[in-house]
Amino acid sequence: MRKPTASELEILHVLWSRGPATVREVHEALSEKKPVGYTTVLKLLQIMTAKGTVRRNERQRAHVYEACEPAEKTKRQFAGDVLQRVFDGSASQLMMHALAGRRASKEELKELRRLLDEYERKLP
Amino acid sequence: MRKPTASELEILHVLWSRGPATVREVHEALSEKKPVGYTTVLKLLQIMTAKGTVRRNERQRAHVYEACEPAEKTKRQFAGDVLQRVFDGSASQLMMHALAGRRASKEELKELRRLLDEYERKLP
DNA sequence: ATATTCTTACGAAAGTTTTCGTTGACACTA
DNA sequence: TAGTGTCAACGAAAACTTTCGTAAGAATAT
Repeated sequence: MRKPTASELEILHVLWSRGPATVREVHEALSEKKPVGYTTVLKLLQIMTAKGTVRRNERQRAHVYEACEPAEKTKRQFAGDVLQRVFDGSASQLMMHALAGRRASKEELKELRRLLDEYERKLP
Repeated sequence: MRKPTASELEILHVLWSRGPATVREVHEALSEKKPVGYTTVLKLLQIMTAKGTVRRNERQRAHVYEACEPAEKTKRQFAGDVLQRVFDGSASQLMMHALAGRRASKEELKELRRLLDEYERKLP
């Protein structure tokens, strides 16, 4: 499965958070962030359908689109890709850079530690 | 500063790790990974020069190219960008997905914890 | 000097992404 | 039924990326 482009990712975000949606719904959601033409969104969804990124149900007049892959999987691939391409596979580098120049709350740090504990528990 | 493309990033990797280099040197380094034409690398470096991603010293016949921004800064931008665009700013989500489907060594986990400690120590 | 090699510059082709305008089908309504 | 609004399909333009071939000049070797 090909890595989604920036625009495709924006659309996937909408589909992941709102579930299956028509072009109109996706367009309205995206429009809140920035101006974009209706047919632009339509075309993108058609392209994504051709690529197999989304599937659509044509039962209704207004087709209903849905992401093929769950958010989890695509995000994991994205993270893995960046990890490899930018940080030579070093998770600590990735995290260091992600935290730098940004304020993480105490809660988030706690959550990060919890994740590490959990991850380690599943090791050998 | 615009986000470098995939190919540009490969070139930056070489420049970051080996320091200022000629087209030939960059080309040789990249060739070890995958076949690529000399003029392809040259053209890419010329484009990157135009974009301001790299600068070049023309004192020698073989121009010497150098990354304008330090690796740290570009990587931080990358991490921040992905963090925002894909993970809605949640560092724990990013890390969770980066670690999933991948084996992190005990050492790496230790390092990650150390980074968290250090980060927290610098907080209020 | 002549031939060979190294290097940059130029341009262009092929592919991808992003963006819309236009058309025609369908449906609702006055 | 005529008019209005909604929708998918199509094509295409513009921008960007990726990749090289070719030309021309400079340096080097014979």
